[in-house]
Amino acid sequence: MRHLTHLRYIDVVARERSIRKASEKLNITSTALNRRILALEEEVGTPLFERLPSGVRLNTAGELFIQHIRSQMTDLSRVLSQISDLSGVRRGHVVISGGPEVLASFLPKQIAQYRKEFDAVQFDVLRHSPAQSLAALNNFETDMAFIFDSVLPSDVHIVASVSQPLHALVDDRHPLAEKSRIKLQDCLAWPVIAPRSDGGIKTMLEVGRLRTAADLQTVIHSDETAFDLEYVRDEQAIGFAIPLSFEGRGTSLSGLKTVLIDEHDVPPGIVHLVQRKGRVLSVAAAKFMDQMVQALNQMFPEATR
Amino acid sequence: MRHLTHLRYIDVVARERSIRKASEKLNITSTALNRRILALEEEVGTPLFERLPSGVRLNTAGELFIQHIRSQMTDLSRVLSQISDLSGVRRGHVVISGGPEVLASFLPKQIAQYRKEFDAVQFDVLRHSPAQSLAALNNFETDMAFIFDSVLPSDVHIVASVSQPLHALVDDRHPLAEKSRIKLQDCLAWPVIAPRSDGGIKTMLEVGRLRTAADLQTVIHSDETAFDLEYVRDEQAIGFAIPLSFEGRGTSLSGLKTVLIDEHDVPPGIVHLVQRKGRVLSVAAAKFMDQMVQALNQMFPEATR
DNA sequence: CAATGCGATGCATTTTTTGCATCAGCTTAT
DNA sequence: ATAAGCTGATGCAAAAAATGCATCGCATTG
Repeated sequence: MRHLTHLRYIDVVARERSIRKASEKLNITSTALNRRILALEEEVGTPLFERLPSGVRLNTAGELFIQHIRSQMTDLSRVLSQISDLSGVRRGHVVISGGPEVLASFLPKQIAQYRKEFDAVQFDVLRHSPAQSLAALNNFETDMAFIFDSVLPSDVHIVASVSQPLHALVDDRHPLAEKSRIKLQDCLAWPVIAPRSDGGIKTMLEVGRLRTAADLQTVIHSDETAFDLEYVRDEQAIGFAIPLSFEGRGTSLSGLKTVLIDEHDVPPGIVHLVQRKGRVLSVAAAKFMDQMVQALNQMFPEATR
Repeated sequence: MRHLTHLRYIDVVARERSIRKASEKLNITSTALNRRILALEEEVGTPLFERLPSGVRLNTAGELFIQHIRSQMTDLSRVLSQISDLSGVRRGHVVISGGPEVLASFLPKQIAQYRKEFDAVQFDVLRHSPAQSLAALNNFETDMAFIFDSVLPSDVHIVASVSQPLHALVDDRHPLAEKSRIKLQDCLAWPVIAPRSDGGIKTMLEVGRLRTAADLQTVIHSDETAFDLEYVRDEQAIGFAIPLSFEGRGTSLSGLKTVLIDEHDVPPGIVHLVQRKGRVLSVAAAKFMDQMVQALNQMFPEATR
């Protein structure tokens, strides 16, 4: 789409904060790109970028304008997706961002299921912190995001929320594996693997520590779910997970067991599925969201909303 | 705005339903315009127009696309208006549509008042029937509309509503001029001027006729407020009006008088000020709307909402 | 059956965009 | 202090794209 290309130029310049860098990314010369920008500023009647010795930066007018550009671009792709949909095949591109909690199990399963029916739809999966996810929503970089235990600004729309009690993840032969519910203190005797980045499960553990004065022996900080899964088998360590990360997994969890941790020790976290308020999603994205909401309701009927 | 121009081309073709007609309007050859459209369809990947022997017509994909185009165009002008606003001067373009009822008195007064403060803002005033106004809102041809006594579809947002009791408009020396409230039957003895087009006051009179069996002697059908004002002076005829059309008028009404018609005979009509649902107005339009809503509340404190 | 009006297309011309080389300004490392 | 390295801006020639003219094919209309 030629028309889209022009808009993209500006967008990339804004993101790269440099005309030359952007021009490389776009495979054109900086001259051409520079003049595009000068011409655009001419048309708008006011500069959109501040010129710094190290590059360019959006000024206030530019911020307003870029917001419009981005909204236009995603809007256009939505319309194109609707048009493709007229001919029967569901095409489109869906971008989802979320933390490791949803990326390990829930999302791949959901996407696979969706693509069984509509294989012309492409997916982009981004691993983001809650703050990154919110920024991506605002920049139109993502269609929807999973956000774990975070205060949400008013410009996002919560599509679904599920309550997620903390579970310990242990080897089958681990002493704790036989119980159906344990206290956080029960974990003190073994080494634990805790998340490295803030938020989500790490925050939950923090709350638990404050409540129960249980100082866990954290021997490993890791955000890699795959690593955690292996490690709890090797050493008799304890990992932590929420239902979204393990519910519905088959063989990839064989030899492991999840044990509910008393909710008085660690209150359940809440995972929100959100989109940008006021934004109309493409047909593909909207349908996929529907599917996920339905799946969430089915998996966690007791969950909030 | 160059970029806007390209979009406008498609828009005009869609409106004119003919490439050649559109090309005249745009001062380019039909060749150029035709190829623009072919190129666009190429990019989108599907035809947007049906080719008929008499011209072109949007197909379903085209309808979707044109909706996007129009929304983009108005959105862009809103952003540009916001950007102008950054530098202090309020620029912009406000488009309002409404029936004769609001065009005679209320709107000119309001616009004049607004422009006293912001003289860089331009106004377009369209005289439209309710149906036309709704279509114009949907096509992004107008920012806001006054709609008199009409069932409103769900895709418009009602910003304000005022209740408008019917009044008779008579010469000072007319026998009815002394009363402060009359029955509809009191009008039977004189010739009346009724609106020509459906809706609004005409509907109110129709309701009155059904309620009271008062068959008015309609000698003139006219939609021209200026004409009505003159005519009731010349012959001792009765015209009809609602407060929005005469409230606040000074000398232009001298020699005339308005007399309330019993609300049991003719229930008051309702005038809505509406905009397209979900649309963000330009700074200028939004501020002007604010001013009007305030004025309406002040003029008709008892009015609905 | 001719006349009219429509959109599509080949070709020459004009206009716009692009790339190269280079400049001026600022920061950073030597 | 000075040179090197980065930034965006600009004059000029080449490449690319858009435009206008003449014309075609097709369908409707009188």
